[in-house]
Amino acid sequence: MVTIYDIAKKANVSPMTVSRVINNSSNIKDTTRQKVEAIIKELGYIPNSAARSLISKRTHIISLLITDITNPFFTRVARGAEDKAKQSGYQLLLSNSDENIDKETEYINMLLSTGVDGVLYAPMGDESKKNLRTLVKSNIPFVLIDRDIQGIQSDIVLGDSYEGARRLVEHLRDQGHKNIALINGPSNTSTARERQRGYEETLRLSNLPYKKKLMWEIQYKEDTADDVIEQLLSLPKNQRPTAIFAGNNFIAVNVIKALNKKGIQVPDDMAIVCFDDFEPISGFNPFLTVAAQSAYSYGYMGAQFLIERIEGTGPKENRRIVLPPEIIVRKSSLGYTFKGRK
Amino acid sequence: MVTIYDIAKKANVSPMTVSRVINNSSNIKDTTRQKVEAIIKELGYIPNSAARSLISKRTHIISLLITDITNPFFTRVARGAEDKAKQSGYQLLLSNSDENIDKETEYINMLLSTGVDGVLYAPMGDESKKNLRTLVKSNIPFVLIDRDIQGIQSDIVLGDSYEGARRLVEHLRDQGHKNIALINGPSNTSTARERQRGYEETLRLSNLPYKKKLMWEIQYKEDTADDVIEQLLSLPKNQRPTAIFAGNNFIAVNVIKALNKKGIQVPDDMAIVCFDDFEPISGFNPFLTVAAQSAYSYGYMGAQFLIERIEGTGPKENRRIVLPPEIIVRKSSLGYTFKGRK
DNA sequence: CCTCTATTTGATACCGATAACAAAAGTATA
DNA sequence: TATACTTTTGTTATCGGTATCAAATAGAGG
Repeated sequence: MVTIYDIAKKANVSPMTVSRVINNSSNIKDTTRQKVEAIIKELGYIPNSAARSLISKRTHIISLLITDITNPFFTRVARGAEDKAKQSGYQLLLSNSDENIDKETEYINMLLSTGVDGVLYAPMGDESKKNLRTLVKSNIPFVLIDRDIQGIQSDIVLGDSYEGARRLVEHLRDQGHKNIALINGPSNTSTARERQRGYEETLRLSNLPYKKKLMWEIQYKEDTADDVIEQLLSLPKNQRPTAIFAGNNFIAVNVIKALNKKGIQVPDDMAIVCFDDFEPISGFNPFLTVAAQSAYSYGYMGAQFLIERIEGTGPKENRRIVLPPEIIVRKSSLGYTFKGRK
Repeated sequence: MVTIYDIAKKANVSPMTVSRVINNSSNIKDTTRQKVEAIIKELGYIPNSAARSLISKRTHIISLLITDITNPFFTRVARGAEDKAKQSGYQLLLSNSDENIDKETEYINMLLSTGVDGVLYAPMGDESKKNLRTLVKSNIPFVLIDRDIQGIQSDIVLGDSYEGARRLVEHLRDQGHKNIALINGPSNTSTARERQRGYEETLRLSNLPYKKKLMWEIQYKEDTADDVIEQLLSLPKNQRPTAIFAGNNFIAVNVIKALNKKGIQVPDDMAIVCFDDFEPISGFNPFLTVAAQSAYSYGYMGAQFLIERIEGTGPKENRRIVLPPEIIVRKSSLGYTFKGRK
């Protein structure tokens, strides 16, 4: 490994002078600079980040802690974050908590040890608060994305889950649906709570009764909806839902799979809407009606805020960006066959 | 920040003793160990990786250098790599080259500076060779995934592009197609070359003539297929393709979009097959016939090989894993309406 | 109780860079 | 040419750990 000492010896200067050349410091004679730079190039010298970090307390690495990169929503968050990080000279460390608090905690500890400069953090749920406290105690800047945590002060970028839910449910109502079920994510996430609030509010304002039996909660990822569907289908016919609002894209998929197993077709026998789109193929074979969130922006803006915190630029007060979802109406909510109609 | 010196002072021992406790070194008196461990816990000490790396020359970070995390194929590669890395106590740094050699080179330089322990590398194409040489010169272990580079010795995990192509084209042939077009990725990638070889070979063995006018090349990502489709559709009717083999999933999507713009419907007016599936929603609304590759395994096995190289375990000779693709037949290649048939 | 060996602990140097200060060289002015 | 000031370069200490060797302590055997 080539060090500044090797360069220094060959150039007949002190290591300090080499360091100055590398860092474009002031007051270097032009001839010296050129001589040193030539040798740096010749030997292919690359600064050792460990040594630098030891002094500067900075690694130029930020961590992206999400629940699962496999969810197209987070894939795009990651892409946005990486783009911004690169632009600003940072690198991105990837961690998947899998909506699991223990795994999340493990990662937090790894990150602290690695000495990342900051964390872009999509918490798995309210339990994440203890991990956030750890970050606060360690004085590591972080920015929340997608999910809010009560009682934690920070920059945050998220979507308007309430508004999105309202508009999705209104859309179903406008299609003539009366019994609309909610199959939501876990209520220990702010997104699920807000979506439920939007759902309930819309039903209330529309004078549609909402019934506990139509409201269910499963995991946002890798969960089966079989039991829930079983329950919903066993309701007496006049209470049985004709439409389902799924908490996110994965839930929607699992719901559809469960329905298909029962011989129920979407959208003919059941309408479906959900949060989060399925990029990149959502558009070409349009199927799911969704409240699409600009995931890339979450990542990009989140990374930007984070880097501003790290570098001490940007405002003192915390920023809270709430991005509006875009409702995209597709087949899954349009083809339902009402009895007596059509 | 808490250091071993703080611990040492409070425990009335030397820093060296603290270091020994942290590293479970031999020959520590039990009472001493307990005393020190208690204080470590009390002060919430976390070892500083920069200081450790400076001595050990190891960061426990591996880099995943791919072309685009947004492609579901690489999303799953990333997930596999991250899982294995975590298991082995490593963290994963994410970089997207966007199939661009300059960006790739930039990342390589960042990685060298960061001092990653190894690189899991999906090269953008043959130009990547110079970057691989840089890694070799710097003595940084790497494992290739998905794409092979002539003249580079390394472990590699990839798919059988030739075989996959053969079977996809055979499937189209068996459906009665005679004029089958190839819209491939760039021929400076090993995957594109192998897929083309499989395509040509199958046509030859099937006594189907292959014509240069049916063979095209565009980018694997974010490219438009409009021009190519324009050309293909303007062929005289007896030469015009009734089926298209797309080099990968993104190309397939862009092809379908271009066709739709021209009022051509898939699969009725044109059959489509391609490489790489669109997880996670490929299954529930089955559409594209694909040669699916076990992307998760690429990442998982690649990371495993890489870590074995880093740690000096595993065999001396290079490993070459060629994973067979799985052909999944769906609507996109089944509904074509032949004149006079059906 | 003393000697000899084994175990446990400590002192020092170093990894590669940079901050802070000191010294040397260069320039301007009288 | 001597003096004062500026520019450029060098010396030393330090970041937080660990390798290496030396010192201290404990344990065994006579």
